[in-house]
Amino acid sequence: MEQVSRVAGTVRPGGRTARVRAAVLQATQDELVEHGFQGLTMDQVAVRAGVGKTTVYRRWGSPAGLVTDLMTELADQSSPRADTGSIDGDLRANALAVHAALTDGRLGVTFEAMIAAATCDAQAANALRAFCRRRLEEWAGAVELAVKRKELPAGTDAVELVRAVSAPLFYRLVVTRESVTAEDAERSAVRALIAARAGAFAPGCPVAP
Amino acid sequence: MEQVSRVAGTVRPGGRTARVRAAVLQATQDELVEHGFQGLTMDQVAVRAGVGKTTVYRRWGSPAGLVTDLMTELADQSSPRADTGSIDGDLRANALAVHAALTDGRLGVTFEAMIAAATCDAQAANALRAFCRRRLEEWAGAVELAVKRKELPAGTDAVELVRAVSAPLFYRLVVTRESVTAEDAERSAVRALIAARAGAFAPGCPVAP
DNA sequence: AGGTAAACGGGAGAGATGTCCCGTTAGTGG
DNA sequence: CCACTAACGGGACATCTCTCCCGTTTACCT
Repeated sequence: MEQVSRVAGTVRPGGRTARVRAAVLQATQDELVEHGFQGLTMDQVAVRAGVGKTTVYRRWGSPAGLVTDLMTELADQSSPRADTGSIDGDLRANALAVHAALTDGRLGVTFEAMIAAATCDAQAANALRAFCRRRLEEWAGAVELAVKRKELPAGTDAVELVRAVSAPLFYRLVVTRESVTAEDAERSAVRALIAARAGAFAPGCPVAP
Repeated sequence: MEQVSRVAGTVRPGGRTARVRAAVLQATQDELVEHGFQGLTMDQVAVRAGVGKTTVYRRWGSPAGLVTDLMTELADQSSPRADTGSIDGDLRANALAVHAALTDGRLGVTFEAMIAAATCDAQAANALRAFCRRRLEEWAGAVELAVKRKELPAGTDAVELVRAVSAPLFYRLVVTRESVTAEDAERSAVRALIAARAGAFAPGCPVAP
């Protein structure tokens, strides 16, 4: 309740405070690229950002806090969903966007770190869930349009379908740690689409025999 | 090459060494249940196991090492795949088995810890990949039988299909941290099966337009 | 049984990690 | 432009993590 007013950086967010935040987030990402999440130390980030160690502890508290803030920053920059005119194109675009986010350079490293942070910190887990939820719902719009265009059965569960596109990509990245190609991503989109056309995401789909 | 002979516990694996290992793994699992992976400390495990702290460091090296060893222990105990006679039943059984492993009490906590360990330790990541690979290949046998029975199209990629069954479950557990019900698990199996029947896992499936 | 050395256990100590205090800097509102 | 105080920075200090040394226990071989 009173919590927010006690967090440093909320009363005077301009000027120095903003510069410190930018420097720290930049340093965090650099450190992630070089040492990964497990090698991310508050001390090193402070040194790299040219900022007092106390400040980093006070405002972010832990490596997970740093990554979480970095993620919210990147979330604001993420591009809107594509609209190719066909559900096939849209789902492929989604799969490729997820693939790019998970594997491309600095962004990919940050995502991996975010997932690692989520496994050991509740706040990070919430931030990751919220982020995924937002992306999922945005892309679900493409599915709903496709249903209106009669490309997909009426009642198709949009969020579940979009989820089915990215789930195999995350699975490979997190669980089996195989490298994921753009082709893998497209395959995932195509498979989800085939299932959707066959009514797998529509009501009346047999769950219990 | 000479590495193995330098690892403590390999030359005299009987008697005390075995007792120590059992006590440490037991303590590790207890600690995981109570504090999770991030709260797993070598010191506390040593105390709980009634074992010298030096011993835990010497033989396991890190929390990730503890969890990895615990996982290999559990892997040996994991039950073989089901054979219900139909691919529908087999895939459902697989989904339910995965669901049970991920959510049931002590075992579920251990799995979650293993995933956390894999995000920050290469050895743990390898162990997890190897484990998943083995389970995947075992259940792939059910798919191959189904292809022989003409339940599924010829050339269906067995491993990919089994992967598609469990991917959404892992996705929810790791990424979005939603609770996963047995019904969710069955739905996942049914959807993968629908896609497979439609040829989504068989050659000739359109990947590039 | 008895000898040998693998493996264990305790404790000291180096090093990293996180906290606290308090003086200094610089946004912000008047 | 000035006063007020949020936010920062440096450094001392407590704490935890991990390693090392060396004496003790005990599994394994003959």
